[in-house]
Amino acid sequence: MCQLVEIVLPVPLAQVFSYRHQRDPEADQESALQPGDLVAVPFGRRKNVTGLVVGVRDLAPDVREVDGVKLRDVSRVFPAEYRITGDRRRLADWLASYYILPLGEVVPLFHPPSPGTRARGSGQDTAQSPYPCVDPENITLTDAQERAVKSAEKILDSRSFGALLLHGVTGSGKTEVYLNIISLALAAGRGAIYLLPEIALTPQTLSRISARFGDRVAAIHSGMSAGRRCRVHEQAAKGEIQVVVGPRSALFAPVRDLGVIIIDEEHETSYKQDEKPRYHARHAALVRGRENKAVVMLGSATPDLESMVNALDGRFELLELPDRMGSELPSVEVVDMRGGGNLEGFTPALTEAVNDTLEKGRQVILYYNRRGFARVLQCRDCGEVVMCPHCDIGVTYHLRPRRLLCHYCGFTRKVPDTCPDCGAEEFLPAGGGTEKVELNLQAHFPDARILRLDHDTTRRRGSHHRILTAFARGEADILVGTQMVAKGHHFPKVGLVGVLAADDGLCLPDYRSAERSFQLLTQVAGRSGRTEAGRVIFQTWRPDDPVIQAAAAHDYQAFLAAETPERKALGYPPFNRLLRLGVTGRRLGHVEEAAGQLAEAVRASLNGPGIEILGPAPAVFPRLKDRYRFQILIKGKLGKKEKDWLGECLRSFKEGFKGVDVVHDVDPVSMY
DNA sequence: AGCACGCCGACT
DNA sequence: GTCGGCGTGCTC
Repeated sequence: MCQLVEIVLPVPLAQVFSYRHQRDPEADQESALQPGDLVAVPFGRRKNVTGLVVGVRDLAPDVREVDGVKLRDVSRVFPAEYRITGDRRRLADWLASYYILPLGEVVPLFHPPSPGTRARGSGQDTAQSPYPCVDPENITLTDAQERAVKSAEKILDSRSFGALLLHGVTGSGKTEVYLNIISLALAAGRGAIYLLPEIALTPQTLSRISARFGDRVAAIHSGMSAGRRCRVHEQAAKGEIQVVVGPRSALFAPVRDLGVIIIDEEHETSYKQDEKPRYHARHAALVRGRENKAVVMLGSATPDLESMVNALDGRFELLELPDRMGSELPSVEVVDMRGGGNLEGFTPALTEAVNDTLEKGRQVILYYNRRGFARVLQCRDCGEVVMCPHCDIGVTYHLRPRRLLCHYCGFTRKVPDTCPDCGAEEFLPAGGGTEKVELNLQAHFPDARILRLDHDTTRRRGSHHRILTAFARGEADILVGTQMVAKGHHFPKVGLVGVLAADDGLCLPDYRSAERSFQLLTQVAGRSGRTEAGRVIFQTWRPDDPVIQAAAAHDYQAFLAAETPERKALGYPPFNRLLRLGVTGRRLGHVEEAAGQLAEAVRASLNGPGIEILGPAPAVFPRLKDRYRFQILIKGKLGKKEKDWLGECLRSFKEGFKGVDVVHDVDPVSMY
């Protein structure tokens, strides 16, 4: 009545650990462990670490040691609803192999009370709807929507895997398509997962979904306690609910007979987790969809270039929703900032447009992608900027509170009286920020009620939602903010969107900067004119830039035509794969030496055709939080053999170099 | 990774 | 004097 149990644990060790499990003599078969079971075990000095059973065999009751290692006892067995088997187990194996991680390190994705989940908040999981229950029979789909639903239906009917890319302009009714496809899955007795970026998981969105599916749906979101997450997990595993809605982590819910996976705003980079395990939920969704012979629908107004290329190459079926429902796309004016006449970053054209819009009783959104009052504080005498002592980056000048703040490590200091470099007493606040935009606006439009939406005004929990709701209710005339203003919420009264510096993100040292700019400009422009004609103004120093032109014309094809050849020529995704190795540490010499040796080892072994090793080179931010940073870039598609080798190389490297950390990122979405 | 042990610097 | 930073070692 005793088992030897092989377990993988969430540690960066490619090992299986053996434990002993005493079967309960009372409850005969039930208490026997099997592969797929989740258990809690003592591990080192830790008491309860969650592990996955990968193997079992019978054991004589008196055996307490194997190969000279003492066996410890399994301390707890999770209920059957937590087993990781079937499609989820195969997904776990794929994640581990594709992202070069030990299996144990991806296991926490599959169980809801993962460490780091703090209990807080008290919302409900099936948000009760303030809206009347919508009878789906009463909604007439447009022809384009109908076609999209039919395509999904065909795949569902044939019980095969199929990926669809729904390219629909902002306000074209993509959500209605998703809801109809989920209905079809439910009618066929199958389940569904509906992924949204965390930021889009608002009570409005959730109530719209629950109005449609009632008690067959449950949502997972960051405000939920571990207990309620577990409940959703258990309900899904038991088949009590069939639809799970949530951010990227919802992909791992144990939905039975999964028939549909929806990924809304599929271009959002938040689908890539930026800490270990660094997986991409879109990619993983395609894998899980294939496992289940399910429909995977990716939807966006600005599809990721990778998804669009997949569609154009025939791997995804492309579906277009070219028209807005109930209104036209807003007209965009590109305003040239060159040649002067600007007042504190406002062109006369924008000032006039703000005035007009306010006079008509409509609202304005202004987007400027930098918070604070001034990007840096520059000495008027010697020109040096005040730096963060930990980061090799200029500190940003904030007015409220009046301090200098490093946006990368959080270091703050008071504003100096004299220049730390030359002792001069006068500073020039250089480069703007949302704080400054807000002040300037208030000076120009003293009667306007202004709200600011950025990292500084949304520190407190719930304030993000509060500001957006207040604006949506018409409690303010102008909303000023960073990228946050581009997403979420339907603002019916907005008549003007102004982008203060449209070329701002265009020249970042990142191969995706053009794509990000296009997406952001298109999305923010889409906030205007949702119910009646709206205007958009892009202020820019580079009015002829093809990305700005394409966004202004709502022309995805033009963006594609401009960006595709660039990516091809430079060998960047989606025409190639990337793998980033980041080497960091506090002693410059050591880090440099380590990065050099790692690059040498990688070059020596990964030298196949189509593989190119770049670097090591100092990272875009060469020092953050007192750590020096170098990176190595591997261009090219690595097979299983190469990835296994790299995993082993990294492990032995970490042993050889103390005081230096190496991280690896497969398919990085940001290169900083 | 996480946790404990153990070694050196700036505080009441 | 010791609090606490982080470098090192170990985990069935």
